Amino acid sequence: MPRHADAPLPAGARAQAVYRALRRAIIEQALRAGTKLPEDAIGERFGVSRTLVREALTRLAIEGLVEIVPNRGATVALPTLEEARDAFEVRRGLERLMMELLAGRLSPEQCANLRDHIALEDEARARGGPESIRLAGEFHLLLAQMTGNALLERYIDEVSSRCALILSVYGRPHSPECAISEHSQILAALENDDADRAAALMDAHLQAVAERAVLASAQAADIRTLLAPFAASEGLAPAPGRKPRP
Amino acid sequence: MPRHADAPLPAGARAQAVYRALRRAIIEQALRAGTKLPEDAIGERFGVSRTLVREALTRLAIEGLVEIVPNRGATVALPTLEEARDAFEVRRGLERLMMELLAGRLSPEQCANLRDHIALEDEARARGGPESIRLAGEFHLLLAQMTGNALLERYIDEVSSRCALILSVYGRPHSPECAISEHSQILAALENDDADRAAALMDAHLQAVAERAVLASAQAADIRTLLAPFAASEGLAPAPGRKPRP
DNA sequence: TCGACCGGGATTGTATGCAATACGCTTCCC
DNA sequence: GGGAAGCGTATTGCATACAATCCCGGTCGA
Repeated sequence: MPRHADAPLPAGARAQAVYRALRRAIIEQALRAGTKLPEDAIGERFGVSRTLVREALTRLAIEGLVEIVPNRGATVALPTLEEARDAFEVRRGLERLMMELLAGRLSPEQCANLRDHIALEDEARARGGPESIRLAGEFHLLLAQMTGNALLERYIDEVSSRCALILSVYGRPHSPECAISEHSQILAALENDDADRAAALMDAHLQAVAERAVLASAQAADIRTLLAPFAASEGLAPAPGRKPRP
Repeated sequence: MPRHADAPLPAGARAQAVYRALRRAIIEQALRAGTKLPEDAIGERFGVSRTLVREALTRLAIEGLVEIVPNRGATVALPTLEEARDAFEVRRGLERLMMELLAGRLSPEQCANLRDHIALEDEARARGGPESIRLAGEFHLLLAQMTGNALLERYIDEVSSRCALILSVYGRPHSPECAISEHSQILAALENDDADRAAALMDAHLQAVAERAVLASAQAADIRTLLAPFAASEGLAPAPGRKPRP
């Protein structure tokens, strides 16, 4: 329920509100990667002082969603390809653990919830709505919550957000990252108490997401590689002085 | 090299210094679980304002090493048994991933480094020095660094710290958490390119650490359980109104 | 004796102020 | 014309000020 505007929020709640707002804005790509995030502009917009904005920004920086350069302020992070690989690698590890914790332990009620969620994804996807991306991510988060492991939930939330940012940078625009059938299959394996199969499916699922999006653009990211054929056709060689990232 | 005291530190460095100092103090149990952490006192001790102390404390709170309750300040976190279980669960998942990334990919140089480190642990352990605990933890961190996955490294660092705090609460005092032979065996499996065996060993290793320390005191943590036999011998029954955690 | 009530002091939450740094523009020299 | 130097503005880093909250005594009344 909406809170009356005059009522003062409890201590610490406003900082959290700013944090959440910025976080959503980044993940939903209202703030695109690389965007500058000036403290006073944000503070003015939200009606809080720079102090609280700074707190929110440092939290986001820890999560890897924003980058803070000393004396130069904060920007929405622009993950490198290496960071992208790292994130998906860790995510696969965490989600495999999640599968093992969940296999055969879901209550019928939980299964129904998951099924409903998949139906929502389905629907959004059919409409081509942009919320399909959000919903696909929430499926994973929903599973994490069902483990009852709060730390795992936090890590999966964090790494999923990071992956969302990565996809917004390297992924094809608006390609729904998760095929529906994959989520359904995973749920089926979980219900069947087949931990290995669930883990394998999830692994393949994430691998597919990562590859569809990130590896597809791996070459494009390095302008030197991109230009190589053109250079070669003109008989041009790279400058010997600079190494391509040792 | 030590920096001259008059030289101003680069921007952001002092906050980080406070953060690191507090972190070490907690992990090395100079600040024991539950200790109050007043902003003023800390700031005075380090020669910085409360602003920077707050920044450090919020970072530590995110990592789970301190607990901040609004309007009541920060204390060194006092993890519950459930949080302890969660932490070890996640840690096992992360370290298994680490084993798979490392198996068969360690350079001879890296192996030598690890062997040296194990020798150090050995030595410290023989002397019964308290640094054996720190060294044992560093072994895991060293492995994480060798994966080249910065995110994994950060997560393992975080969860290891949390486990260290947990052991300081629930573990037997000064029991070296890691048997040396276990580290050696793990390294051997890694060198042998036997990912499955390395993963299994690491799993067993962490399971053993967790069980030796945490599960051993599982009963002791619940005062009701602890008192049950005394109550029964006196013919006393628990109050029916309150449920023991539904 | 016990509980409720109520300052006083200590501690936190947030805003704001000041100094330091970086960026962009103009100007000047080659 | 290109680049280097200088200056003004915008923005950050950090400290401090003020208000709000909480804890801990004591006091009072039942």
